[in-house]
Amino acid sequence: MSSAADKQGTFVAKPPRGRAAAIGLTRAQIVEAAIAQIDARGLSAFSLRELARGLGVSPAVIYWHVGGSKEDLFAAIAATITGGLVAAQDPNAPWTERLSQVFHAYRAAVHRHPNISPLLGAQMKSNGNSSLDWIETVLRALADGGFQGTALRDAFNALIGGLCGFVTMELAPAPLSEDGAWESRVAERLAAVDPEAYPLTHAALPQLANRIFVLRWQNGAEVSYEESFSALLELLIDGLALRAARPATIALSEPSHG
Amino acid sequence: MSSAADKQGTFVAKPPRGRAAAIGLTRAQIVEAAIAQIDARGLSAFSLRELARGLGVSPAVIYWHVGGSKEDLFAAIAATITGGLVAAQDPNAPWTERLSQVFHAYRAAVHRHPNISPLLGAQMKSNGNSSLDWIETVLRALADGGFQGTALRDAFNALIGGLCGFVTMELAPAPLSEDGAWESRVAERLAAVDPEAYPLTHAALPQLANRIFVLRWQNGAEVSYEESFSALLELLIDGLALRAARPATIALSEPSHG
DNA sequence: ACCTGAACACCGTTCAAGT
DNA sequence: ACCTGAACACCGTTCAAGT
Repeated sequence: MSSAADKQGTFVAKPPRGRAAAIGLTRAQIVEAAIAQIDARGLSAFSLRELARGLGVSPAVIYWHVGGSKEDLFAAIAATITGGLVAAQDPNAPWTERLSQVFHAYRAAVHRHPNISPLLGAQMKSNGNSSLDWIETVLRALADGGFQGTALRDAFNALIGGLCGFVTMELAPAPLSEDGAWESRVAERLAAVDPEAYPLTHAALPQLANRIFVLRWQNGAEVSYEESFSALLELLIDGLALRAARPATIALSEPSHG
Repeated sequence: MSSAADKQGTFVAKPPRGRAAAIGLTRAQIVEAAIAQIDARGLSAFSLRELARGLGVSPAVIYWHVGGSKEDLFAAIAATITGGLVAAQDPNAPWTERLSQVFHAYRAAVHRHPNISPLLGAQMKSNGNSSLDWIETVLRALADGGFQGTALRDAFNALIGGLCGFVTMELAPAPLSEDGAWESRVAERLAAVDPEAYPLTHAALPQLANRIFVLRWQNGAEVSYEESFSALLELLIDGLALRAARPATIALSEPSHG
């Protein structure tokens, strides 16, 4: 019961009150713990009760700190992951370069927590919570490229949808399996592709099995899709730069890149 | 015990046996019913027990017909959705045109069942089950464009990841809300964007609010992203055609398009 | 072969009650 | 203000048992 005795000399930021029921749990701590659990055990194994258990706390405290629902926690997690995206950003680089930096940074951030990826790609409540900073950065770059109105809208959507969507597919989780039963079944299915019916698929498999979408049993956390992502990014940025150089299609503007 | 008696003269495909316990349920019927329920009530509200209830049947029969888990049912659903994608395909069109047709067909198929979309974009067990026909079609088109080896891999991944990923983001579900509480909160948040800190975002909002990713409260089932998708598709195909015309970057080949 | 019923070990969420 | 404990209405999955 000497709970108040050992409080002298603390330089900790937020010391628990002392002897009361209060543990001193923070919203940020809860989000952090949730990310750690999802990193460790995957999104499908995650539950609020397990989170509470890990924190040594009643399930109800999650609701008290975070808000009304599991979706709210997910939104907070997503916002944390995509938080500091614009930090390493060079505002003086040409707009094409800035776009490249932003989206490489996005991919790197998601790859630091690959199991979180479905929240960002496939849930509006999560991906809608992204910080405005990096939206502004993308819009600024495209505006500098001369895009406006519906051309700006389509360029923005093509970039976000294409590139964030790529990362979502890249990191799509495999089923949890204990043994590698599912993995080997996929491998077998690919080995058994009929060369008559699917000649090109059959011919491509030796090089491309488990290296291209759909025909794989591991995701982007285990097999690198870096070069494919860079290819996509380059296709998009080059294409946009090309269109920026032809003002007819994107209304009036002075393109800063050609 | 008159199980063999009532079998004469039936022109019905699979008539229920008579009075026995057998209902005559089919795997295909179960998948169909599941799709109908997800269409009607959304993926997050879907459960195997609710499905069984809708079929007037014990939960265990789902397992008997479909396989070991909910994920298996999802895989079957995904395979059904992406089933007949290559039907309306013109094999004599130039490769760029064939690609355009295939991916427009993909998007149209998913839009027929928008609530299923997360299964295709964000789960390997589901999107790995796609029919080989449309993979072959994409590979064939790219091969006709002169791509092979790692260039073929990157072109394939850029297309599938970018375009299927776009559709996944486009159709990312909003939180279920009864009242439009969430929707109006997003709208308010956008209306309150600081013009000093985010000048371009602020300036763009009147035209682009709810029309671009991240800054929206409705998804692609309610607001059209058709033009943005077409823009993305055109950027990709034009870029690939350009690279096909420069054989240096894609190994030896004779490009059929310039 | 196909289906039922009950059981097990979980969930998310709410709410009165404690300090 | 912050936390506990118990309760409610669900889940997915398994399994013996029926016909």
